[in-house]
Amino acid sequence: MGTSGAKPWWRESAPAHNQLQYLELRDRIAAQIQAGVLGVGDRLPSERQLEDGLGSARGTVREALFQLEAEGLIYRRDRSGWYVCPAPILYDPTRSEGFMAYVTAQGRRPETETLSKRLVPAPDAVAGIFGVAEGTPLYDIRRLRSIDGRSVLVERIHVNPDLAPGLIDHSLDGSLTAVLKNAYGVAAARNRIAMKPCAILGDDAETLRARSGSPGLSVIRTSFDPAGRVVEYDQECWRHDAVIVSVDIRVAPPGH
Amino acid sequence: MGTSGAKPWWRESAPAHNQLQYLELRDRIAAQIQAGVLGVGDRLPSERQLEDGLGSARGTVREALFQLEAEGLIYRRDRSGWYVCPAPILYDPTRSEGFMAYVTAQGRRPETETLSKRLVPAPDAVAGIFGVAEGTPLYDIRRLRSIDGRSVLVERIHVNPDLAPGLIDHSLDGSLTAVLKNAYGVAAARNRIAMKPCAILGDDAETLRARSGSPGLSVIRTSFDPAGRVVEYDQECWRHDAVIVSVDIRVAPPGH
DNA sequence: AAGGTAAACTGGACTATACCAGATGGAATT
DNA sequence: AATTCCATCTGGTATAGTCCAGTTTACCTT
Repeated sequence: MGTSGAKPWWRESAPAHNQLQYLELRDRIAAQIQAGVLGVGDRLPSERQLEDGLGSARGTVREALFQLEAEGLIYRRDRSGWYVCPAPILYDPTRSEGFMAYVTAQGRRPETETLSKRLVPAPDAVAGIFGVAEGTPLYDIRRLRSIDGRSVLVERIHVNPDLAPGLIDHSLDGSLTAVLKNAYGVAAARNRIAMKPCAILGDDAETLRARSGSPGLSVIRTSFDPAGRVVEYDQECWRHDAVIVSVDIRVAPPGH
Repeated sequence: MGTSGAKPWWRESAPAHNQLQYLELRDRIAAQIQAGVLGVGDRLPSERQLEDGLGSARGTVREALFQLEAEGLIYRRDRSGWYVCPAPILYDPTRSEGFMAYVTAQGRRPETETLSKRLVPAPDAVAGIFGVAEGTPLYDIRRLRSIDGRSVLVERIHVNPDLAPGLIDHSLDGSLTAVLKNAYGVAAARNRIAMKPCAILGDDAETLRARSGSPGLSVIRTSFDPAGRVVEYDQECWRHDAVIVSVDIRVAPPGH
């Protein structure tokens, strides 16, 4: 298997297993990733190289790439190229351990950037969650989180200032849950978590440097203190290929 | 506003708010859905109608439709048209309540079709989960589940026959968890749930009548009995627009 | 060695076709 | 009334371009 002089894999002809061209291309590229010919973080040949190497139109090549993107095998960097995805991070939203901790524990390099922290009048939808009147002041924190230099998550957190006055003056680049606990003695007794596949849109897409409409995962975490008050309302928007949400639950014995 | 004689909405001109045509179209269609002009289950004008109604090429119109599909606002029925999505179902995988029950409770009409139920030698990956040798016989059940006549979920369930001998002979069109409990006295004491956005591929795509590569949500539920043995290993593949996963968790008090 | 600049490269957006196969609906048939 | 059949409609796939705006790179200047 000489690498020098020989045709690169994407110029070799191969037997077809699919009747559809874009599925055929998809499987060929996937096979190269599986075989390790393309490693994590590697850039794929450009669309135009694949185009004439494989003899399909560019639109067809792109269709194949979109499939691989949907599968979470590759991602794009705008006007730079297509790259092989790193493995997803395991995330357990029920644990109080913060992003920095669990990403590090999985041998990856986490980063957090606080985009904004403000006191804002509660918008209608959020006011209902906290059980306060619309317009009541709430802390609004927006953070961008990255893994190994790749932006994977934007989140917007609302906190009731009554439970954590002056929260905004702390550094929020670490674990917010830790700040709430250590500086205010506030901790969650109950978490409600809602997850839904979503499209990354508008501002979120821009901050994640993703295309509008990219597939994402919305994770909304509402934590309650022992008295049932909402401590934290956290709306997370993840790149779809970056995360596996995993929770472990003891089942309540029947008929309590 | 009169419906007869007047131009339909998709032929009216409108001020542009986006520099990109497909985002503009997307927002215009989304607005019609939001406003109720297009109701749940309604079919959109065909791509070719939108094409010349809005003065864009078909490819651009399709790009807008893909965006709306990614957002979960519309879905396609192959070679039939684009339709407005119904609201997603709330699914709490930690509850033992079955699909039929929680779908009905939300005022929708559930259906289950058992596609196959067999005894198969455990494939490598699954054997590891059950802690048995590769090739050990396991029950393998495949089911298709629908809501209001739309296929939304395919699942593959593996069960250890030692814990539920003859399981295959029961009707499995209802709640499997209920059968395990009532006929065998087997119930979960612990659930582990992993979720990841995925692409719907191959067989799954065919049974869901979805295009290969459609966005989906993979939900894998492993339930353990009080002794820690694996009772049920359930791999679910949902249409991305059909479900919101919601779990509610009491946080363990610290330090014990 | 450092910085700046211009050319080359890359994906993003858009147009305009063509042909296909499954879905649909109405007409003709039984 | 039920069935069969066919024309039409619909989205799915594929081709072949164009132009654009960021990214990257290689070269030139300092």
